[in-house]
Amino acid sequence: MGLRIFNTLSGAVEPFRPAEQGPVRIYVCGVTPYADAHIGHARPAVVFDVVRRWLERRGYRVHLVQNFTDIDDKIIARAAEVSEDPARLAERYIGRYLEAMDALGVRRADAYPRVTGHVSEIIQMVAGLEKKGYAYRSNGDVYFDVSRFEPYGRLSRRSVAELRAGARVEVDEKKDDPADFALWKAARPGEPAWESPWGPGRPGWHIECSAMSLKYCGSPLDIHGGGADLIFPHHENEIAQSEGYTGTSPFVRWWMHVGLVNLHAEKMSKSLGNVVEVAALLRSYRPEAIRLYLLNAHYRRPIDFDTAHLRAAEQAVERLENAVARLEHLREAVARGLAQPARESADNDSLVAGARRALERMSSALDDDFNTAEALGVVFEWTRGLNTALAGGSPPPTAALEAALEVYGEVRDVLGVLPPEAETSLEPEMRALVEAREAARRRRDWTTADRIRDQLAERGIVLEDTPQGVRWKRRERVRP
RNA sequence: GGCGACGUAGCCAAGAGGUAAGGCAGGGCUCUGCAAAAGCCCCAUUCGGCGGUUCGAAUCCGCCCGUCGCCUCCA
Repeated sequence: MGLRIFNTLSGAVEPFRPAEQGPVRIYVCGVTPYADAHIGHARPAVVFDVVRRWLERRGYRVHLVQNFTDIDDKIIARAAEVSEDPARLAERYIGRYLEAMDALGVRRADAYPRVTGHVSEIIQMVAGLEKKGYAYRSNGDVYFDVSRFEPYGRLSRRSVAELRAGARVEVDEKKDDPADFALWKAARPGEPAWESPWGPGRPGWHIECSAMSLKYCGSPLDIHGGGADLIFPHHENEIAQSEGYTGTSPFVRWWMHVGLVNLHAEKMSKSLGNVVEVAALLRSYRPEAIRLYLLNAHYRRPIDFDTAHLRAAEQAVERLENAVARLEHLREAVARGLAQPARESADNDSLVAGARRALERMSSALDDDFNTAEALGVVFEWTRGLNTALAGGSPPPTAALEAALEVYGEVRDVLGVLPPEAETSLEPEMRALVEAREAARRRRDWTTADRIRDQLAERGIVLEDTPQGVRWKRRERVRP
């Protein structure tokens, strides 16, 4: 079976088939850069990073676009607070966001369009909607008339009548109907503004994603994603605007929504003030552990943030790393003639077969709506079997060694829960200490050997004595 | 109030009709000059509760209890 993806619009997992022969076009709603990114922002970034990596591994070309909402009320407010130009403030936080995501091993998107760079496209779209009768003017604002778009509410499964009944919709006398939403907002004094057919103003929140996704991904685009909190109203409104404007449907083939990150069973968000920033987390935890924590649950499920989960993930990553280190150490021992690989045997054939099976099972897990949790389960299960097979300490035949390493290569390349490259180098000074300890051990000078071992430990180098000689690893993270 | 999701071991979590993956923690053991590190083994007769359908249910249906999200800016 091929790749299947859950579609919010249909509420079901559907076989994935891109619209055209070209690259798979993905548009992900990014952030409003007025503060530092928190773990709730990191989750969709990491999830869509895995989505694109898996699509590529499956042989698709991918065109990934993520926007920045670089002009809105909160940016203006924040800029006023710190007396900074709103555009500069936004650009500063965009830089910090990208830095944090880079650190998490999130590959860069192909484009990061900003609202402020696309005002003319937005104006054109609003004008088009007005011409087609989907929009109306009111005191310099322009609103989308929800009643004109019949399928309104399909994505979020609610009706316009329900929305009115909800009583949580703010009554605004500028709107014909409380469910209508702004396409263009008239400028207030002192705010950044652009000239438009409706006078000076700025884009409403939702229109940017319609305009930019249309420009960069065309219509229909294959996958449009974001956090689950964007389903309504943001994505619902995007559909109304985009389909109203182009006159074609669907605007998006697959809607993918990532579950929220809660803190103490409450949604994490800047407005609630209960955020855990990515940058702060990166000071205490390795990026691989943060990714593993995020990928250990299915992407649609809400997860809870807790440092205990990060500590557990940290241990889990280490288990994987140990297996890789063991394999690489054996490979090196063979290369340097310190050990003889075993001859081909039934046991080793089964090692090769086991590696192939692990790869296949990982693949079908990821094909099943990107079930990274199951894929990780497969990896750990395979790891235990591998460790048992390697328990004797003598290297398996080269083919088995390479097959085993290939599994971890996949874990590293697709899930990114292993460091990009094995840390195979040690500073010369440290290497000298390791060698000095080995010399001391050979002359059975345990006092000296133990002293050097302690010295190294203080510098974050932990030693393991194995039948093939000493092995070292770093252990320097602080765990609060 | 409306709409939706979820409730699986001490914690996290996969599984969605065929008899409970995986990780962390905990316990035991092996290796070792001693340690450390690492590895192996053990750890849910049971899936919020009560009914029902079925040869068979954690998986389907109904009711109940609980938690969370959306309905307003939000990833």
